[in-house]
Amino acid sequence: MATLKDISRKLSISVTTVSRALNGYSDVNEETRKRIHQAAVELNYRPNQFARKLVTGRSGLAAMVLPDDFGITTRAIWFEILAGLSVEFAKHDIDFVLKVSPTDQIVNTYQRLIERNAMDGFVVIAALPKDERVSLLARNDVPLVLHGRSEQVVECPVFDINNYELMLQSMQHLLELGHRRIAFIGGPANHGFMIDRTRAYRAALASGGLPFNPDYIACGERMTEELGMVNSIRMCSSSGGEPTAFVCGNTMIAKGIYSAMQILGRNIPEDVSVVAHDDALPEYRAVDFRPALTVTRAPLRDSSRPLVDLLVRRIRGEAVESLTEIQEAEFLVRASTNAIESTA
Amino acid sequence: MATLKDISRKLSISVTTVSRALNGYSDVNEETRKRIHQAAVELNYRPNQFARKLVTGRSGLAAMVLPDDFGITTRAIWFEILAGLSVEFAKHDIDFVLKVSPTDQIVNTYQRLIERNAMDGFVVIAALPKDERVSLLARNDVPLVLHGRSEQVVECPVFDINNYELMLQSMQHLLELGHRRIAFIGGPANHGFMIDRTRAYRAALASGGLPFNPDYIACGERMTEELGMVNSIRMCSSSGGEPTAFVCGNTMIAKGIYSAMQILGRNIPEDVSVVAHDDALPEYRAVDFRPALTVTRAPLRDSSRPLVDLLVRRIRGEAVESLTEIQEAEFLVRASTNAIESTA
DNA sequence: CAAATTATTCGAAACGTTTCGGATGCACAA
DNA sequence: TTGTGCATCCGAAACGTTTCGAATAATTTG
Repeated sequence: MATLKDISRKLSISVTTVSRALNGYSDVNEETRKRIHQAAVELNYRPNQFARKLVTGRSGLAAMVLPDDFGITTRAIWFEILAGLSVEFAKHDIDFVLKVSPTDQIVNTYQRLIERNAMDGFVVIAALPKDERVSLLARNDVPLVLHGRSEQVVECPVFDINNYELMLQSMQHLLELGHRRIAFIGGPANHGFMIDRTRAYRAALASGGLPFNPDYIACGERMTEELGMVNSIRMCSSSGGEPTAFVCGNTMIAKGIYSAMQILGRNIPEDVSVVAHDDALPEYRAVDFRPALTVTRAPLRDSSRPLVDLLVRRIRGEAVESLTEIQEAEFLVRASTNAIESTA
Repeated sequence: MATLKDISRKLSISVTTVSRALNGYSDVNEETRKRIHQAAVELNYRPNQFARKLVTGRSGLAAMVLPDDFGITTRAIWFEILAGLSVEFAKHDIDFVLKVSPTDQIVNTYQRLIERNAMDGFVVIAALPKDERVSLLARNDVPLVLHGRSEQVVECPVFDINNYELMLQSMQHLLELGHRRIAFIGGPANHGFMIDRTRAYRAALASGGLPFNPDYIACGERMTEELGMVNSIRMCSSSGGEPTAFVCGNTMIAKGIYSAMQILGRNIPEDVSVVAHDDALPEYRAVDFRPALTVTRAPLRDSSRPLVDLLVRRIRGEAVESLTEIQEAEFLVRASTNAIESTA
């Protein structure tokens, strides 16, 4: 609870100089700076961030707003992200505040937060192509960082993985193994990452000279085991023939497909190959699948640091053009993919 | 961004009066109060919480500190709690900040937070009997609310479920069904709730005239399926004979026991009865067990409200003696418990 | 009618910072 | 001697609240 004034008094030095010394300005004598620093530790001085906010406008607070209807199986994912953000923000002396809001109130919640003007910035996850949250924040000139690319031309830092490329890799792998009926079970159709992956899926089919069969593609709000199970079973009765390979939006979906194939009496990888994108959730480790799962891998928890870094730089006033980061996924071939048997 | 001064200027009324009108003091004329309120909405006035903190000492911030090594299966639980706290705090115009810290740094993290003096209060979960976090906060006179009873005599509000009683209920139920070899697979031995339950377990045995067999009790840091599986299998080879009933610390453990019994070829409830405590996690719904699980039930998400209420009242300066809340669990008999077969 | 009370309003200080615009002293050059 | 430049320091204002103490006007009381 010591203040600048306390140090000032103790050393008979003006508050101004104490402040400037502690903030590393050059116009204070090396000798006095030393004394001031020493007094600061002796008095256990901690700057009052609220007083500071009053004059600098920066509060040392950043927030994330989440809807309260997150799907059952995605809770753990959110927590993974939250924990990562919290520790990364802490490195920059920023407190991370978590706001949970009814889904239909999300925009209102942002509106109120903006009006209160208490947050230095926001991290926005799972961008939609036209994202109201993003445009609202941008319009009010409050810093944000976006996870997932938004189509709207907006001045904000973006972090994303290369969804187009990773889908291309999976598809190419399967095509090289001779697969010709390849299904894709993904996520919410309107989300940026899903759009990118779908585009890549179709591009890969085209490049392999294969037709696009709408039976072989499935979307769903919740990327769960159930989604994988239900849709893979459905696809196996397609009039175009059973798929010989599945590409999955994540490892949970893959898990569902594994169960489905077991039920249907199909073997992986002899009858059916499976590839998934792997966010590296500890609950669904691709290496622990039997057979071990071939994946494109981009750990979700690795996204916290770039997100926070980008936001902090934006808050500090860096030019936005330089603030885009696209991460490539690893491609890991394991036991769930195989060259197609020539029996069919 | 309108300030008190803006309203003051617009209405030619002093800043003092504007402030007092908006804060509901009685010494301002009803007429002027109306005009001030109206001007406030016209100008879209929002009080600056940082300026306010400077003079009142209250920031509108509350925090929770979590270790970063939460077990795999408990992620979803934490998120459940976090989300609940966030929305409850919001009702009191308090922002909820989440701090994740390396486990061995927890106390340091608290120390730094206390020194910064930015948080109005803390919520502390999973109390240990002698909890360093609690004593640190209490010693520095910063408000906290405790989930789980701490043994230390400390002046802080507490919320807990009646762990002793709920264990007694489960045991009594099993005893009435004729069980005489009853095992207990619980959680971390040093935590308050576990201590209470263990005490009740032994008390119930005693009251039924049964001996305490150390083979029949198991603790574990992580209350996971694995814990249930491994320990129930181990117990079935106890020299004292197989247990005929299991009491589980939560539904995940029960799930593990279900798997174990299937492996061992035992039937629930014919051969073995199972009771669990149910935190009402959406991932492990007791009604969805086959057979449906008999439980003592106390939804974790119901704890957010009392926790926040207690903390807010403590922050407002209410006497601590009145701030203790103990919730009783429901007891729900379903299909996993049965009278013991007289064959054995 | 004076005095006391009440209702209503306000000025100024305080909270703990940052920062603008000097001020002071000194060395050096002209 | 005067002027210039540099290194170092400082006073005061500002950020947006709350609150203490007092002032003023209106009302009641004796």
